[in-house]
Amino acid sequence: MQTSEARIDAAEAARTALVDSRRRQLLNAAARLLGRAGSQSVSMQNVADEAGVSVGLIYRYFGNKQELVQAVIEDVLHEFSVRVAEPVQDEADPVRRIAAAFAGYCSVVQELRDAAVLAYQESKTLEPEGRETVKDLEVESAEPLMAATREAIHAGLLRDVNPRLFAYDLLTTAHLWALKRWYFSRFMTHGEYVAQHTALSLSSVLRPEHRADYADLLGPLA
Amino acid sequence: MQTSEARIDAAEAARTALVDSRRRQLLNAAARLLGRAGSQSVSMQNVADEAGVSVGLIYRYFGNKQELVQAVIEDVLHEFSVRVAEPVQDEADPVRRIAAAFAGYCSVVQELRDAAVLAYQESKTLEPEGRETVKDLEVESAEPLMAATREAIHAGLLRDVNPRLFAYDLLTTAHLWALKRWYFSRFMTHGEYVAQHTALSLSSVLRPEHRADYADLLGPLA
DNA sequence: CAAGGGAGTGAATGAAGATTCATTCACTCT
DNA sequence: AGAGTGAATGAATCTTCATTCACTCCCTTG
Repeated sequence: MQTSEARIDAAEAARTALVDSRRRQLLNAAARLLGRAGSQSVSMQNVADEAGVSVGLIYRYFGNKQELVQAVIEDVLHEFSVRVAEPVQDEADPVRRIAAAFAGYCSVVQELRDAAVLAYQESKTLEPEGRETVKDLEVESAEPLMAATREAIHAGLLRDVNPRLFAYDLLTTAHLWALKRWYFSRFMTHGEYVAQHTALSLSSVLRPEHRADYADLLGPLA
Repeated sequence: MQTSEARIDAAEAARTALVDSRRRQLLNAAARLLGRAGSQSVSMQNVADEAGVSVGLIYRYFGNKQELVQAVIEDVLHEFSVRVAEPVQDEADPVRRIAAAFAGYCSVVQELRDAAVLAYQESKTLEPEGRETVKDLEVESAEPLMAATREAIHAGLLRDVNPRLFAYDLLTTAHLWALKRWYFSRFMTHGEYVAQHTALSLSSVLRPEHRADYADLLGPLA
């Protein structure tokens, strides 16, 4: 037998679960469409159709179109943060941690495709406040990479470069596949793209005396 | 005394000049506005006001809004092609030619500011056909850099990397300042950005035996 | 089983803004 | 000077959505 409080809690939990799954359903539908066309040519009706619900329902979960777009972008950036933290855990060597983080970013990009770079395309359509949030989240998503870079430099494995510069370069290089896939895919696969950029980036900063230790990452540049 | 034909030619030339200057005036006004806000929030009325003409007039020079946006983007890409060809002429050494081309791209970016990367933000709002044109122009603008890279590799100055990859990376690195200025400018000037990226990029591919020859470009990474 | 409440619907509303076009204006040629 | 030409104007038109809300449906509770 349930107490009335337990019943209320259960109902509460069910509602929350429903709300979450609907939000997710709408975010995914919107992300799919926004990956193909700019937010300006994606109507709320389109999103509703894609999600298989009515227009009105969207407004139950998001205040307005702008909020929806903002939520989609934040969702993507959150995915980056989460999905990169994990592979990085396993690596003790900071240089390999850099490579793992980069590979992590790249795999999220590969999976989300065009949605991965919505921030580049839609940021001007956001409210200034929302834009700031997006920037903060992006910087935050570069954090694991930046930490590993600092460490690698401190350990004397890398030359003395600005870790903020180096880490952000790598992050944006991961994005670049989504932005310029139409070009790079003419002559390389995503896997090759990741490998060659790992090699190029490390090659530019690895101290000569440690190159041999990372020959596997450097490939032909070893 | 003029022949009637000469008179007609003169009139023709005057008309052409007028058309050109109006087009330019409108393109500049539109580029200014598009640099600040997405095309979706820039109305034809806004463009007209910014240019100091009436809405109707815009339609005399551009078929519709989309064509105007497309023309602005093509104009920017044309600027890249033109402005980079020149500084590159002067350098005999292919490695220095790479650096000069990169500096050229960067200086166009610095000058055009946000308008430089309109292609990233607006490409999804363009007609598929227009999008193709934009891609072609972008690839074309990387040509000088690609040629110099090929030569440098052929001359044995650089390691054997894919010139298409390397050159496009550099081109997009130039764009990156416009895309992420809000971040990089927290800790470096545009000049430092250019210098450090020149150094990083060359450092990754310069063969060890030639590093000394380019110590000035490599800076602290020499 | 009836009432209550929230989820979901989709037609109606209103605003924004792209595009048109009748009209004015300035200039050139005869 | 008078006619003709094309540039320029901007109010009116026409569409396209974002947003609202009166309504239906279903589930839970008493």
